[in-house]
Amino acid sequence: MLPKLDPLLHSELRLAIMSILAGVESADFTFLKGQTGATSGNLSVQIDKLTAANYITVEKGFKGKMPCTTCKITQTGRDAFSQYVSALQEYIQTNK
Amino acid sequence: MLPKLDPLLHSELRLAIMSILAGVESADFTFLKGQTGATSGNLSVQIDKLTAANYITVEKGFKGKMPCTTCKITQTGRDAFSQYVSALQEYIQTNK
DNA sequence: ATAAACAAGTTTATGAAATAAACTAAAATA
DNA sequence: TATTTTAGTTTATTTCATAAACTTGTTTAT
Repeated sequence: MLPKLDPLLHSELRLAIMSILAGVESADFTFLKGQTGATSGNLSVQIDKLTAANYITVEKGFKGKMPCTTCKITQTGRDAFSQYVSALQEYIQTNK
Repeated sequence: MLPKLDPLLHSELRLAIMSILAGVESADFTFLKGQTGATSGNLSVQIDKLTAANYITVEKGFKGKMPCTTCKITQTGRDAFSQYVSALQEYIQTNK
C-alpha cells in the first residue's frame, strides 16, 4: 500500500518553506515571503506550525532597526523532509 | 520561484488514485479502496472530483450481479499528472 | 515636529476541502 | 426469511489554507 504522507509537509507553502530551508543555512521571513510569493499572514501561520513540530527554529532579532525573523531547518525537519520525499517517490514514480 | 502545484492533484487520496490509475489499464472502486485504504465515502467524493476535471472516466456496470464502478485515467489526467510530478521535483530536489 | 506611508509581522475570520458518519439498495448468507 | 455484507452515495463535521484586518515600529515627506 502507498505510504502515508506527512500532513505537515503535504501543504504547498510549508513544503516550499522546507524546500528552501533545506538548501540554505538560514533564511529570514522577508526572503521566504519573496521566494514563495505567500502573503505575510499565511507565511506566519505556516512558520508557526513548522516550529511547533520542531521542523524549523525561529530566531527573532533585528536587522538594523527592523525586526527580523530568521528561520532554520532542524535535523528533525531534515529527516521528515527526506522521508516525505521518499514517500512521494512511491506515488509519482509510475511504474507503467 | 517554485511552480504552483495543481490543487486537484495535491491531495493524498486523489494523488494515490491517479498514481494507481497511471500504472494500470483500469481499476474498479473496490480495488482502489483496498489499495488506498480510504473509506468508501472519501473515495467516492474524490473520484467525482477527478471525473469532473476529466482526469479520469468512470464506467458503471456489473461484475456478476454486483455493481462495479470502473475508473480509467484520461490523456488529460495523464498530462496533468506528469506536469504535477515535474513541478514537485522542483520542490523536493534539494540542491543542497 | 507631525502626519502619511511603509515594513515586518501577528491575529482573527472566512471559505474550501478532507474526512467521517449516516444512509441506500441490492445481494449473499445463516 | 431475517441478518449481514457489498458497493457505493449523500450529508455533516472538522480541519486547514488563505485572506483580511490589525499591530508595532520606522522611514519619509511637510
